[in-house]
Amino acid sequence: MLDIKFIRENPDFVKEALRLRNYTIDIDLLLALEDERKRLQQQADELRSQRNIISEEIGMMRKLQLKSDHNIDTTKDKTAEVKVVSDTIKSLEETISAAEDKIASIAMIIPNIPHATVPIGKDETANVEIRRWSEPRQFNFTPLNHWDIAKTLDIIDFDRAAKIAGARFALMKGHGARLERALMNFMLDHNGARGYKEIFPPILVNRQSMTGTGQLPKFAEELFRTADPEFYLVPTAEVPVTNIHAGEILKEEELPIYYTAYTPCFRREAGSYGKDTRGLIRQHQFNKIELVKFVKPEHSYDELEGLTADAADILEQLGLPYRVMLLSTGDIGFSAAKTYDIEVWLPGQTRYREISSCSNFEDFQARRAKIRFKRADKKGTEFVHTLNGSGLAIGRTVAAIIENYQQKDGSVVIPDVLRTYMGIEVIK
RNA sequence: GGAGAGGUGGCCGAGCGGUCGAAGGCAGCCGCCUGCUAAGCGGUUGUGGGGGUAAAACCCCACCCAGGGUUCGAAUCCCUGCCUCUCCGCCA
Repeated sequence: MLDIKFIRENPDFVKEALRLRNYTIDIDLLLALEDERKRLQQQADELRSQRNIISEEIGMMRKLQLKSDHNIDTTKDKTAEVKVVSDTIKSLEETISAAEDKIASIAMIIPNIPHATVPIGKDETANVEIRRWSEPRQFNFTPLNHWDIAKTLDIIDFDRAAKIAGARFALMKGHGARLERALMNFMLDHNGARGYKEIFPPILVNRQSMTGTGQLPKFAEELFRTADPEFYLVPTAEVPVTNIHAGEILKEEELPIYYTAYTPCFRREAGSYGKDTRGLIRQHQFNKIELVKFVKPEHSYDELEGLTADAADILEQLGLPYRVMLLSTGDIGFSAAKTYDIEVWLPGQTRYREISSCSNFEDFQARRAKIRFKRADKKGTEFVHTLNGSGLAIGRTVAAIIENYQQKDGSVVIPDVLRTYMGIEVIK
């Protein structure tokens, strides 16, 4: 959520930012509603002040009456007078509440404002490549897709997964299951060594948490939800982990806070019919290790570089070629101010595919989730800046390892750093 | 699932429906005092919104889990929800 004061003071700037992000939202309407709300609020406050004064008087009069012997009620006039005031307040409150709902319904679907360094463009074609690491391997045979290799090795069974659950699910078997688990442990250990505290959060969360990080109300169609009682299945650990500090006022010296968490992630993938229908790339359920940071505003962009480097280092440890893309205004996520995607090379598709997305949300999520901190030498509170990134998506990493480490005989060599976790050197 | 108890400020803990934003204690901060000791004395310490100011001071409103209700007036009464605790049952 944006600061309504900021919108009021910089309406043209906000409108331009929305245009660059391909959003059409009536900012003038929002501001008009907000002005109206404020005006009504002032009226209500004034009336409440009156009511408080008169009610106090009534209290005093009652007290005096009790002390004297008269049992004539002298408060009748006052009571009648304040009753009118009270009724007016009540009807004003209803109007205000309606206005607030209307304002929230607009404010909650306004995306974050892109950082000045974000390239301008209408979609992903405007993304900018920042750097590459390593060269794609040269094969002396035609590299296969991971699903074909995995089928032959009998380590992933998509057919039976479809029987059990449906399309976009995977059944990992034997060394496949083992590889999945090895990667989870390797990544958590890696992140832990870099100062991220390990978290294992709830995977079903409430509506408030989903709203705090920005999935709701705008992206409900992407989420799985339970009926009774109502819970949402997390689409990323970002949701429960960022909400760890929702509603809190942190001490300055507690910052920065780094967390890493493994969770399964659940996504409807509505609207992506026909896209990545085969293989591990796009699943309704997948495992992911997430990195989350809570930092002071003045450090958040340095922290974004560090976060991205931490995620990228995992790929370097695994020996997987990647490139870092800076997302353009047209491609950046709803809550993010700046995002780097890390894309891993997939020989089976002869292209780079997103394996991590690292974002600085500035105070956008913090304002929604009310995550604040207090500086030791200053009055009042400020919103923290939140960041997160995948470190990494496990399923896509499995796909990348299978495709990059495939041998002519159909076997898959295990990267060095995973061998102690796997207990073997080759899947064959 | 059944039966109870409870949710108050950084923490502990009071609070007959009427100066209660909330006693008291602890912790913290600022002074003072004291030649010693985690001693004593005084003051001070929440969040949000609005007004005000050069900035303060200051003023108003709201907040005692959340949302409704009763009332001239609610931390205090009623309802609903959420959460915590105890006992019984069930259970990975």
